[in-house]
Amino acid sequence: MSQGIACPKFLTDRKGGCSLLFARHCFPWDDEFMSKPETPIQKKNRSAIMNAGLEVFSKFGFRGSTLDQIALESGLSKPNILYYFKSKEVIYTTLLGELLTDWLKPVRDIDPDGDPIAEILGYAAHKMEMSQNYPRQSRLYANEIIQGAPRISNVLTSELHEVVDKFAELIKSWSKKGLIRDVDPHHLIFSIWAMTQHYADFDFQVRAVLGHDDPFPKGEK
Amino acid sequence: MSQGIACPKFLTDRKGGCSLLFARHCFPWDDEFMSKPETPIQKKNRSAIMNAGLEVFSKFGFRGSTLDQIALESGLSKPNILYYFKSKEVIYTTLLGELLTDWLKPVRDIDPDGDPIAEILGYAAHKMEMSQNYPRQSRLYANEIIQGAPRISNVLTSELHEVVDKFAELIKSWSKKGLIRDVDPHHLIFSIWAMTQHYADFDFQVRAVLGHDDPFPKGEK
DNA sequence: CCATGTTTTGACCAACTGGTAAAATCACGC
DNA sequence: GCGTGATTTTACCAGTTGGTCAAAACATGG
Repeated sequence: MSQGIACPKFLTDRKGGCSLLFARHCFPWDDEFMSKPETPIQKKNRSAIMNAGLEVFSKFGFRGSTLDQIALESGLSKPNILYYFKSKEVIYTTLLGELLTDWLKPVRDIDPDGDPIAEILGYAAHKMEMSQNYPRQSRLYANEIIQGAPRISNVLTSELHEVVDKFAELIKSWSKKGLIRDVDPHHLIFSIWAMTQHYADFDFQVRAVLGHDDPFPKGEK
Repeated sequence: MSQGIACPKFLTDRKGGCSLLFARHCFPWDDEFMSKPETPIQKKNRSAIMNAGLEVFSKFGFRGSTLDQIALESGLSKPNILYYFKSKEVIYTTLLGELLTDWLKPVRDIDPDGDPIAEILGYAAHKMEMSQNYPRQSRLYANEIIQGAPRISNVLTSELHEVVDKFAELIKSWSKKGLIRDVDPHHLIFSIWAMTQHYADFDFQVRAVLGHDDPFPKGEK
């Protein structure tokens, strides 16, 4: 974020983010290391591309999306887009990388010494808020998983697995202490994910069935 | 199913199925009405195409899938596929049509005079079974909804809406009679959908996180 | 207002896309 | 084993796709 464009946070910030090594911004002059600070124009166009890419990829997935759609959506020409990101793939994986960072953080942030109910509900509420405010990210993620997570399976089996296992252990210890009801921790987590994802991914169906807007309910347990 | 290939069940069987008027099988000689019975070869190839189409579309969505992929998967040549279905679109909408029929049936089958808990749990269990046994259908559906349900929005806002409303009314009447706890019926339904979809659509993530197979839990409430 | 580096464009390409037409092959009742 | 209709293949097409390249346009500090 502050050390030049060639190395976005999730690449360098191994501890707090996630290691999607193949996902990186790139510039013609990106020769491995040295890099100049981002100009206002770069900042503007990059973020326009990211936004357009999110819009398109979240709907049609990687294969179903085209650079032309992204170009149209972002208001830039196709070659111009490829000036900022060296390929369609890089746009996609960059988006996925940022997403995973945001995805993992709230799980990591759970306080083992906090009040169990508050922590779990807090996490659920946070997740629900995210899918409410950033439904496109949620759909992008859903698309990637549905097709077998070809680009992030390593992250799922390593970092996500690890982080979830830690959370699950914590839940187990809480219920062993009698602080919460005895449930399968993994399936509790899945049910939180399922609900939050549902209202974002199936937004269209939810609205169609309800017949009116603002479908988001309150979080409960 | 028995009255010739030009009119699959969900087209003629308006009451039990769903009216996806644009989704129909087609043959070169399909002139509106008269049609010959299906030969064994037709049956075999059609179902091979349906199966391959499901495999491919459920992963990549409509836009992201190609006839070549379906050809490869089905073991037929591309022109041969187009001999049985007149376009990529028809393959897709035929799949969606069959899907919706199966989707709506169990909701319609709920017995207003049955035991509330048994009916609701039965429905949930049935849905869970379906997504366990036919995860690809579930993913196909998810893909369609995620991109805004362009081909089935009419079904969602008419038949699905209607059928769900009826179910919701029923739940409300049950809880008014004190037979079940008082909950928002729509969100109860959504939570059933969310859970069942999740284990099918996010199968890959579930397995990655659990690190072993058979992720399906028992249904509860 | 000029020089240098940055940004944008237009022309282009090879591979892939959905789809067609006609010829070739096949299956099967007679 | 032959003829007819069913099935499959071969060759092809026009439009789209991700991506390249060099030239043009722009910005901006001196």
